[in-house]
Amino acid sequence: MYYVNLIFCGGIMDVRNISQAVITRLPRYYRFLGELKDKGVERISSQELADIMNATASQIRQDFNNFGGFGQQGYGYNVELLYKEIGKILGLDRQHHMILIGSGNLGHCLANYVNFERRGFIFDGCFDKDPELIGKTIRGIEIMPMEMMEDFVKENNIDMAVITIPKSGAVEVADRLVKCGIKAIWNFAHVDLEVPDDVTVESVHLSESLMKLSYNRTHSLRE
Amino acid sequence: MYYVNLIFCGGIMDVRNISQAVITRLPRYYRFLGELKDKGVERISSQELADIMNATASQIRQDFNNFGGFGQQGYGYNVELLYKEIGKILGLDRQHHMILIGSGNLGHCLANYVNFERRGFIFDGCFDKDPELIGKTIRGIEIMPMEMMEDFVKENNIDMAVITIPKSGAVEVADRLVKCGIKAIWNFAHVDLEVPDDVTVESVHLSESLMKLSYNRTHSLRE
DNA sequence: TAGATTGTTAATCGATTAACAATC
DNA sequence: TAGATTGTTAATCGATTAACAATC
Repeated sequence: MYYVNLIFCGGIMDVRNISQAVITRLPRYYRFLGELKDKGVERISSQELADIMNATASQIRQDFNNFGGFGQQGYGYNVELLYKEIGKILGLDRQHHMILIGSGNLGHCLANYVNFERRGFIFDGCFDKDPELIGKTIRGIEIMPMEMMEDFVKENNIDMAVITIPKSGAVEVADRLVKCGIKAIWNFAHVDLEVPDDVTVESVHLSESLMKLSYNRTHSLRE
Repeated sequence: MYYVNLIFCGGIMDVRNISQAVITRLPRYYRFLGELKDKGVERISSQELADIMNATASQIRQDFNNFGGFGQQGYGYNVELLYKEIGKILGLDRQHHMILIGSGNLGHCLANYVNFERRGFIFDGCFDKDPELIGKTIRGIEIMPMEMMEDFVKENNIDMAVITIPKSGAVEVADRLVKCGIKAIWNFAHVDLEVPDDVTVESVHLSESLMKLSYNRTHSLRE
């Protein structure tokens, strides 16, 4: 059928009302389809994909149909086409310009993920408040002092920021980022950031993930 | 009332049938209660906590009552007691002995989180297949070759492992870890690990998190 | 005691699964 | 055409919210 965004908006934007449960599954579909594509698989049915991914065929068809009819009755889905379409839906067909706030261990390791760059996420600058770090480089990019953040964001059309500083400074930095026009924040600080409606935050709370593991380990079936 | 584990098991184990949705929220409760405790707040009602956490009072009471009645009618919840109880539920009242598989950037940065140690997660050893890294140290612990993994796990009563190697090697390593008795795996490789029932896996798929951010940023309300 | 707030049951909402007509 | 498999509607399941009696 048609994309929801065409029906609702006429413009190029806004697939509304998709639940976060569905959105969370999209990158996983993308991963499995990419692997199938690399293996040379041309087509796949929802049932076959369900078997591979440990899901139900029903859920897979429902999920895909949120964004349009990518399949063909009696045939299934074309792997390459579906892979590309989900990539587009995820916004991987465009470039995202990012800065890194906090150039410590974690920031360093994120900036070095070559794969991110390959998917259109480009590190343009990194910042730190530690004078010791200023002038050193990450992936060839000089670490700048925090005071330069606002100007750099505006001059370089940055739209995403990665926060890897401790929670104590994160709220203030997020406010500053929002004020200078950042639209997406990947937050690794252990705090919930509050931002306006048009700004997106995705938080990775590592310690909460570890505690969840601890819970499940502690209450596992056998000992 | 009573703990579910007492009702069902008689033993010290196994609060069964708690949904992962609830478990995912527990560390967040733990965080907010810890902050309240540090501020010297003694008691709090479900409604007050809901306001702070952006949740509903109903959900909070339902969640807590999965594990027993920690509150008191007309009074609310004692912050310190609740904090401690949730810590226990999460398994933070005991020590977990961990090893790190993959001593690169990410492994390095995880091992350096002092906070984990404070919560009972103890790094006992780290491993890498890169001969260049063997003998170097992380937090004073010597990096060992992969071949020593099994013996080390058995000799040191290790029950958790953190996998920070690329996906290509992760499946094989996970199998080896399961075979030598590891019961919990914190997985940062971009692959779904399959393990027996009595082993828990918690995966952190950073690239999927970034794609989710990308989706929400791409389809945000305004431009 | 009266007021406050829990613990818990009932109602609602949303997400997942099942079923099947449409159609390639 | 017959068989396969989608797109989509209907049924089920589970999680969240509302309501209220119990009780501190």
